[in-house]
Amino acid sequence: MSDKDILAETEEKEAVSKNFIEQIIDKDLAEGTYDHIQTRFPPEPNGYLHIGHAKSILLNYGLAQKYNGKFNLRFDDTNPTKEKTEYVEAIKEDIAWLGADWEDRLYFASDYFEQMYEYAVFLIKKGKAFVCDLTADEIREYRGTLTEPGKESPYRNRPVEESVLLFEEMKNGVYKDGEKVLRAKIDMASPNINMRDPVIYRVAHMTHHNTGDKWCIYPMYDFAHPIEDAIEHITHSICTLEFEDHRPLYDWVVKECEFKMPPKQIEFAKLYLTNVVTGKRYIKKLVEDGIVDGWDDPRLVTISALRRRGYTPESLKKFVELCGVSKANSSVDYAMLEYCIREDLKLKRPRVMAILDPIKLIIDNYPEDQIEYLTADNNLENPELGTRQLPFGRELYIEREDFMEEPVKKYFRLFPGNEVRLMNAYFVKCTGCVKDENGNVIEVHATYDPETKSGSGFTGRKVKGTIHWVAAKTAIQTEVRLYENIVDEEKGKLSEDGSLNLNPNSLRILKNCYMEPSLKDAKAFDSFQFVRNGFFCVDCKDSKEGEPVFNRIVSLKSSFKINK
RNA sequence: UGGGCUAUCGCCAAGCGGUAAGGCACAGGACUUUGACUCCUGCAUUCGUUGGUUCAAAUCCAACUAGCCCAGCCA
Repeated sequence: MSDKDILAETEEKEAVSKNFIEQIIDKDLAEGTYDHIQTRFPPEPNGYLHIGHAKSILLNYGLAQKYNGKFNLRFDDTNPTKEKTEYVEAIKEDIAWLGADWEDRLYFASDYFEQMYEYAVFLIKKGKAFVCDLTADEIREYRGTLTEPGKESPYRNRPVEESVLLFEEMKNGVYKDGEKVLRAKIDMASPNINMRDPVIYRVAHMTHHNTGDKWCIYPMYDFAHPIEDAIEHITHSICTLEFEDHRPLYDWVVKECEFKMPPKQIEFAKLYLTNVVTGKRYIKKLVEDGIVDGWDDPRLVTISALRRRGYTPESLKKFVELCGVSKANSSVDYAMLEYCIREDLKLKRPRVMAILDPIKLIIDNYPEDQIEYLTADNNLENPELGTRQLPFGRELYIEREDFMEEPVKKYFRLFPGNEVRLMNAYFVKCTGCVKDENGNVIEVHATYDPETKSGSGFTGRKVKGTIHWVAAKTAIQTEVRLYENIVDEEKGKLSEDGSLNLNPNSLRILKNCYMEPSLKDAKAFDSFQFVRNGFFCVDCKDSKEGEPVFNRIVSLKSSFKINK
């Protein structure tokens, strides 16, 4: 077999299979249904974006990229009661941060209100829509139930000209909220409730965040969305599963409005994560009730919170790719998200040392007042990140769990008589410890061997353990915050009555932690994010470069299991 | 119980009539300046169930079962 064949074979093996949406697109392109590809992300500006939205954004943007198409950002702001400009700005920031570039295609559904109005008039004149005087309650009654057909509104067959006039009066503010609506004339006996003469315009005297008081009638989602898509020449309108039942109505609207090359709606399953609150209304409640500090509280999975936690756009992109796209409802293991950030950061970021639960280590044979600077690699696996100077002295802080007076089996960190490596420094041999009157260990004593200096090439003997440390004299003392998700890991997302089970340990504040001095220029040192397997990131909300610094600290909790 | 959708390893997920990809998680082992990382190894005789068609079925057909969504003048 030639090299070429081998190469071809591996390429074939590595070819990622296409998801079902890509298969649809391929077919549409092959059959000439569309001559271009255009996608969009259409958020309603009524809250902050979360990890689930990231999936949709990255999916839509990724498809546009892959097919040399375009990606639009469009705010679906057809309901002024819920929408705010604050959210528009936050959403734009999050999408830009994710790297989904809408270029000059930033749109608002409200920009199309005039056109939508024209289309509504067009449908009335076509006999496909009518103004209905029924109250909301009456409409509900007439709609029928899941198992029984509805009955037709007495206004359904009012003359076209009358509806045209009435609709114009609705627009001109003649009627109060709820007094009249415009309805599509479809089929009150349809087994699909969405097709039972759905309301497509309602009266709402309210100031809109974008159009102010210009309009007092607003189109409903089912009418507005297909028109927005069609106007923007969207080809594939990708949304979540709960809109499947709306697709016939979507198709009805683009057909009756007589758009050529109409867009098509494709539904996929929302992203759910284990042990996490997704779902805007729950997140909103946590924010509004002050249970968390804001939309970017690191205990949340909003995009802004993930950013603050140290997640990178690349890590989220990888995550979304790993999750895949399908129509099966599923809940992705949170460990997958954590894997993605570890994977992304491990070669990119310097690894620094910090002690979260300190105990003093005194090196008795090291000169009392000496401070020695050692050269340490910023990232052993990536020399490009350079080196730093690390102060070393007689008194150090080490992690309390890195010493055991009476070691359990297979413990190979510090215990009397045992030798370990201090990372980036020397071998030290434990000589004992000092306890207070209650028997608590307050300091550990050791001697060091100058010959074993890091980088000296010493190979005389080996040790089984390596521990991290910071020099007591030069260390920065700080508070560290360890965050976990706000919902209880054991109890899951919601209790039976629908209330949230909060995780009592979602925020732990460690008062007495020590950082190595190389980190003193980074800001926001009072706050950290525990990622897992000993990784943690500085809270980067206010940090100078907005980039996380991270290290891993090996802890018994995550990597050494003692039989209990 | 009307309509729509879904069901492949603990969790995602390929598969599209030719004899079950991959990732996460997990478990062993090697290596190691953090017990991490890396590298090996293992991890579905079986695809919700039961029948049928076929030389051959996760893939086609039928009937069941389970789960999700729908009765906003929300999106």
